[in-house]
Amino acid sequence: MQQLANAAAKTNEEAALSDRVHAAVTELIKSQQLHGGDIIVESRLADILGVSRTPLREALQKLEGEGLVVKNGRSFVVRAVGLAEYLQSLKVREVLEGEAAALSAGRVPPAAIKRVRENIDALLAAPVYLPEAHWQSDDEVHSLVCDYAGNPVLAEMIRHLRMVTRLYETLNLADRLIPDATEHLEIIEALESGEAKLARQKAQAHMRSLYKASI
Amino acid sequence: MQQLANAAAKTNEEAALSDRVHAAVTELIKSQQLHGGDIIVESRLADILGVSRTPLREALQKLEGEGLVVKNGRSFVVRAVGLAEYLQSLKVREVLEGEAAALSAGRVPPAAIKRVRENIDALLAAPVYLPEAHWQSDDEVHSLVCDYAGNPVLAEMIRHLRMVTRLYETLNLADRLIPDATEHLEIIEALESGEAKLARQKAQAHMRSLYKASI
DNA sequence: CGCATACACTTTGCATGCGAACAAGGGCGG
DNA sequence: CCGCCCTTGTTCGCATGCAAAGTGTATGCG
Repeated sequence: MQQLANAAAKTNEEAALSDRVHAAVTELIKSQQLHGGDIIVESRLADILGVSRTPLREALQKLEGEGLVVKNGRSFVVRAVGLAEYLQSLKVREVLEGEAAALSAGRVPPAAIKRVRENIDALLAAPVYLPEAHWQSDDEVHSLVCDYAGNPVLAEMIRHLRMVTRLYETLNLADRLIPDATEHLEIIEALESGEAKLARQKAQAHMRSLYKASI
Repeated sequence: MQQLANAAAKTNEEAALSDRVHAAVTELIKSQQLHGGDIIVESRLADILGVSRTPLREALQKLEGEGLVVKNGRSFVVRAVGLAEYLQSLKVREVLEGEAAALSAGRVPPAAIKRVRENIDALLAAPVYLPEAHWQSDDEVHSLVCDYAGNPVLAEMIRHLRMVTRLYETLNLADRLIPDATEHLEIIEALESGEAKLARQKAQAHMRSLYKASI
């Protein structure tokens, strides 16, 4: 349980305690130190994070609104995403990220493209596999697709869906390194070329690839 | 301010106080007794609802997670949806509801279709215009599209987007009665026929119609 | 020996209280 | 007369305390 305290300490800026707790718990869930289905005992988690129950409860309520935790009877449990929901989310992402890619095609600054490409190359060249680096590269690519589509609402939806898919824990990430990198590079190339139809197609193909790998 | 207390009283089942408050405030926002941009004074609203600040704050945090209120500095304000965001949401809905309609085509039980059709007819035949009835019919039609698509994640996204578009207050609903009813009937007919492409097209056309009416 | 009841403990729900940040208004000095 | 600072009131952030609901265990009775 000591790692939990560390994760909390990582978020020690000058801000409202309640918000820091929210960020800390979010991180605990994303990093799967709290995994799906875990029931949350308020006083225990509050102690670990070094705060009283009030700000923790507020953070949990907010997380419930965001869909990261759910109330089961009287207590909060970390949301568990099963295969069915994961696949459904991928279907929706196929539609949305396809659209976003089409909208972004030709609008991404060359500098951003260059940076993301280099990170993918570095990831492929890395001597040992680091899940964190994989996630980060993934974030970069999909952010590229979202952020230049000129539709913040669309971007926000995609971000939320990506969060959900990330909660699906069974996925074996390491196996996805090569396919992800390959498909990401294709998406980036399409974005660069400015061909909207191609970008849409590549983004959708990426989602379908993930889908097939998970059945 | 007395109406506010009434809205609260409407939600007086046997449940956790915090959840009742959440439902009450949601209703206050949807019914625009609290409108976008209003700053929320915790103690005042808590008094009106007849609870202490703690459950109210928890409800507000949850609403923040859901995106119905936002924190501005130290206090909560009701989220204001502007024209830009409204139009962006419609664009996303065009994609998602199109997809949902295509998926639902031919899968909606005849009884459900019949019920919704009758309500549209009743709405058109009503001697006076009732916004509530208009909203309810709208809900029914779009729920038809969502609920039979076999993808709860997709349905949930659409529901959330519809919430956002509903917060856009400038829209003059009465002017939309005829076009909405007409387009809704076309969507329903397409769903009934089982032609996925047609259903997608009709749903998208409905969104584009809303879009054009708002520019 | 099995079952039911009561008791103790854990955990949550909510209210209240206090300290601190922020806003406003008035008084004082320039 | 204008501007600055200080004072006062309001509102928020958080901790704590208490009551109620739930859970598990042990004990007594059938």
